[in-house]
Amino acid sequence: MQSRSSAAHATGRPRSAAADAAILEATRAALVELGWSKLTLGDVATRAGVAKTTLYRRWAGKNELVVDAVAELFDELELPDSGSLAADIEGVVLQFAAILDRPEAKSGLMAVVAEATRDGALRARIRASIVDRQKRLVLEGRAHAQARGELPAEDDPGTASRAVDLIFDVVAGAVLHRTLVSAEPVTEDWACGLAQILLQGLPESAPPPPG
Amino acid sequence: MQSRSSAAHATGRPRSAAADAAILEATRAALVELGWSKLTLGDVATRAGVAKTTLYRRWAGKNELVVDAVAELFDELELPDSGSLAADIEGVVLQFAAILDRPEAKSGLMAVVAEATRDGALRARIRASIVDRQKRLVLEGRAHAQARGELPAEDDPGTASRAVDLIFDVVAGAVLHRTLVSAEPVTEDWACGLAQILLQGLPESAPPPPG
DNA sequence: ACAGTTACGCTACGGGTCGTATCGAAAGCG
DNA sequence: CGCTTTCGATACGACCCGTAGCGTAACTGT
Repeated sequence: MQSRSSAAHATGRPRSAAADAAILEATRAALVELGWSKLTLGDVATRAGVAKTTLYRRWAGKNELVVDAVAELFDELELPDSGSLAADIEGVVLQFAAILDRPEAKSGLMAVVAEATRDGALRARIRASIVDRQKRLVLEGRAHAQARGELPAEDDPGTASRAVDLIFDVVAGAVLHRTLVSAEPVTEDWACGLAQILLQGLPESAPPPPG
Repeated sequence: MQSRSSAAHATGRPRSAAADAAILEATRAALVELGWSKLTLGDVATRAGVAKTTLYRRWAGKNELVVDAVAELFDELELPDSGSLAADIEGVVLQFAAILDRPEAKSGLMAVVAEATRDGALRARIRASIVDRQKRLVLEGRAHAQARGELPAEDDPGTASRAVDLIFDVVAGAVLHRTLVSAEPVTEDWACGLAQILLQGLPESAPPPPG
């Protein structure tokens, strides 16, 4: 999870892996109860049953700790190879929205993103731990759709890469904005409407059946 | 800007309007230099040339203050009635991105959104001061496009309202995600690609000319 | 078994910010 | 000139920060 990859130091007392897990779990619990602003590292340490010094030995501060605590939440995302691009998009959108609905994800993620605007190292950490990690969903969905013939194959790798980035920004950004800024729920209807825009564009989007 | 609308108290010493402006300006300056987390109300008061108590008399805390300070930034947005829906979208996207590029908007906006996940009153304040205020752009652009025949007219007001909300989430969310999460610049090419998706959908989006 | 090395828990500390209270002076109104 | 409200200044206890010091625990190589 951090710099210690496999066996950097073969000597001395090893770091407790259980402590890592307990700290991250305690961080999420504190995010739920207190939110970002009232979360203190001393409190997290108490909840996790570790000393405050132990916590500071592993993470540089609140920002880095919360990034790692939140990143774990997004690893459960997976593409539901459902047979059509529209259904794939809808499925991922609903999964993503379900995670963002959890208070520890909401308050934690946005707060570290806000801090990352003034901290390049934190920005890199977020990208590596969360963003780029989940871009695989777009890649897989795109590949499936191309195999089905729903999307044209792309040969130029540069263009393809920019397209994937754009799609990721649109999909993730829409869900994020809906959940956090507009503060309204992501329903199946909404996800369906989003998929419709992505597949057909605005003009052809005839209104969905009332419901 | 706050509860005092026109003439609530005709008696006593009136509140200095200049102090309000100075405080909001000082808040933005502090956001640029220090960012959200290191911004302190005492510092803002000093910069504005007012006492800390004056500041607390008008705003409940950091959150409310920054919302008001940031909201003013977004009022300069306007729809560039450029003759086509694609160009209108591109224009608004580029304007929005230009504002989000300013550090006081970046760090301030995301931070208050993060805090708003645990504070309903703050959420309402953000909606009223920022979000709903700018939704006018979607309404205007949609009306223009319908007058041009680029978009079908919508009769059911409920469906139309949901469509406007969805479009707003997609456009604003995409720019927000691109700027703050992906942390990459919104270029003209990118805005063009976004408009293309919105108008034509993913499948027909042939790659734009290289450059 | 023993020395060497690293992690751990605990406690304590100076420094900073918070939000509030208090007070006298200033600014408007009748 | 009285009344009301705001303003500036200062002081205050409470809290959290991040670090330092120390003795103990865990693991490794010879």
